[in-house]
Amino acid sequence: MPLMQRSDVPRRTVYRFSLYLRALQRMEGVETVSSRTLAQVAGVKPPQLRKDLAYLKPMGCRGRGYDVAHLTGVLADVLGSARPQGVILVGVGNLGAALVRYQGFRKEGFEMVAGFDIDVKRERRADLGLVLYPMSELRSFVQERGVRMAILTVPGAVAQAAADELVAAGVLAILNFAPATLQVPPGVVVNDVDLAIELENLSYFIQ
Amino acid sequence: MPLMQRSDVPRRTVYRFSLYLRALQRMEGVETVSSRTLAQVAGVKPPQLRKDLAYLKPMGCRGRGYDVAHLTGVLADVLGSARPQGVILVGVGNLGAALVRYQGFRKEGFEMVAGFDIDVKRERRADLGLVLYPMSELRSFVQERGVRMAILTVPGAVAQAAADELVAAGVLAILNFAPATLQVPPGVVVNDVDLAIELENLSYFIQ
DNA sequence: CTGTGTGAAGGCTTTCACAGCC
DNA sequence: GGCTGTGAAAGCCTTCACACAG
Repeated sequence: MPLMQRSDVPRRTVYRFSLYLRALQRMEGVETVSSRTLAQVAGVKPPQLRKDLAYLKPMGCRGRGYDVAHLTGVLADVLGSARPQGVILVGVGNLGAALVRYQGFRKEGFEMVAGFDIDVKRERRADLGLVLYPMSELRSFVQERGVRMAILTVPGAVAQAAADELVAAGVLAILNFAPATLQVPPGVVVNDVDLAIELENLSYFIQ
Repeated sequence: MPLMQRSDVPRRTVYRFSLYLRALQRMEGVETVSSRTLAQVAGVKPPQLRKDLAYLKPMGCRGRGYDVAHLTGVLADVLGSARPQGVILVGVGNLGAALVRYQGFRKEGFEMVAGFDIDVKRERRADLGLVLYPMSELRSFVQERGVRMAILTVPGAVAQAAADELVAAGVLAILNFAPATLQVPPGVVVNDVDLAIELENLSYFIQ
């Protein structure tokens, strides 16, 4: 099979690539892994995993399985998390500050490089260990540092305006925590995260 | 993986029910809304919305649209967020504490009623405004208070053990932030949230 | 014999067009 | 005229069985 174009990989498969990468990272000291084992660790079925990995190129060794180190490298490369990537935070309120303190994605190659807010002088944000700037400096910062990803944690009412500024500055990807449906031009990607929806979804299934 | 379906409503449709509910809540002072308008606010296409809402019962008025107040009530009722629901937090580390401070789902009907951790005496957690208990008291608390939902924010290495305790105590739904694939018996639902995966997913699409 | 790669089948969602009601 | 409800079609994704390589 010839090298597949980026858009030919199904959306759900791309999502599972991350699951596989996490599963591989949990395997210390293993050189080779079978589709059965890796699928179980990742929480999918073996045929699904084989079909997913087949999108990359012939990756496995029939009769033996997949080379852990090699597969880890290929997945990180495809996903774009092979090299560290800078992310900015827009909206340093409750949730934003919480995410800064959390920093749970640093080990996956993403680092918060700056925070932006209308009100930079909130005293209680002084201990965050993150440089804060006013929104007016967003554009120059993004352009000088080549930032391509942003986490949006502003109130819903100003989310679209903030997104517009991000897009104008050149940001290509937005992880949106605001309760709003963002309109962005083609070429810009938005992922929505809403913890209330996740809880609500759970509550439906336990009634 | 345990398949858990409460009715014949498609899984993705249930998820979008929450989107519609949020969209409706953003509409103040409107009595009636058309599928076109509501779909745009929610970020879906009109036929999709109509098909989704048709699962509930004949809800709309042909020629006029949907009654906002009525639809809001029906959706909240179906989703199980009509009445407040208590949620416990297991693992009061960095991310757990961040979620407590955030409390962004309180207005959606979910309230954190207690936190559990191996190490209850972390001094820096004193200002959380949430009662903390040791894990040993989890079972009795859950049973006495009739808690049915939990947010799991423990290290990946102990996530399965914590999930087992939750299941044994009678918890039916787990919002899992731990980097682990949880095994739970049928009748228990798990939703996984991984911010690193969301970022990684974005980074794929902007390469 | 072990275990991957893959076409084909099946299931689930989305989209569309239009009938039917206000 | 406006707008919902819905079967039929299309698209997408998952599952399976088996060919084939080591």
